[in-house]
Amino acid sequence: MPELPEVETTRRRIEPLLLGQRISALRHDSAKYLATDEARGRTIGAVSRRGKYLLLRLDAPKTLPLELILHLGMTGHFRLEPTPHTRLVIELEGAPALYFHDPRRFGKVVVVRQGDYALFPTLRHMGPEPLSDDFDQSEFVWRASQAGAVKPWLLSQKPVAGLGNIYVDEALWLTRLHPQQTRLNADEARKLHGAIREVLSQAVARGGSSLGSGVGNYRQHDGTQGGYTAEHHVYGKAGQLCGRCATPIVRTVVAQRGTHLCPECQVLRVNEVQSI
DNA sequence: AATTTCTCCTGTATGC
DNA sequence: TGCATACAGGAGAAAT
Repeated sequence: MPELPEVETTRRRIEPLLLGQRISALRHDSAKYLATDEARGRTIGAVSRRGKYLLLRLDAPKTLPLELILHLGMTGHFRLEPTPHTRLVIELEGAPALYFHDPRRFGKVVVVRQGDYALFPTLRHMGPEPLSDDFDQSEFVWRASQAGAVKPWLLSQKPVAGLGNIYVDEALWLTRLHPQQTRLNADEARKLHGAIREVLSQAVARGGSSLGSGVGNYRQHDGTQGGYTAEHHVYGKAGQLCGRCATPIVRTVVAQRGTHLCPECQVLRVNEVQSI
């Protein structure tokens, strides 16, 4: 599932194909892809990322920039050739077209005025980028002390941007926190802050994770797969032994998501009851 | 208001 | 062998 490391890897790989190119057309087959006609004739001035969203700045002389917002969803990735699951074609005047392939159709593409995220509440309320200086430890510690169950809290994108099911499970294992732990103490939150940065930076360095061989398999336009899958400690490891204590890893469901944890290392701590 | 549940979508795996 | 069903999950809406 494309999370921050996969989206960042995609951004880096498609940037040289798109930057400075002029769009001749955005062809698509879905009513979900809004205002794409407005991109015609514009030049791609920046290829950036916010959380799990790709953002292309679309420039034109004497007008304010537009922005193409693209979310890879569950199965979206780019190809250099059309497929039966091509949902969007980015046609360029002076370069080969890029094909957005998305079998499960969870991806989204919208062209908006730059910074107008009214259609994307998750983007509008998104927390700091985890690998930037904006990810302030003391603020994270404070917010974590007030939060409900830590896994759904992290998945909301509000405390920090870009985490999904894989990297939440990995960061919680590293921190020895149970996914349903509430109201983290300062020590737990500081460790989690560090673990999030550690897991995501390592995953970016290895080009993200690629799971399975089926429809959800994530790859780059040139077929490159992520190398971080081999570094997973819990995700997809049910029944295998914990790397720290050799207890078998367990798969459960938390917040409607498959959740992987070590039942020995990650024990739910009962919060102290405030006396009246 | 915050948290939980439901929905979208389709290829693959499982079960009878 | 073949058909039916369950499953994967990010994000937004709906429900509680």
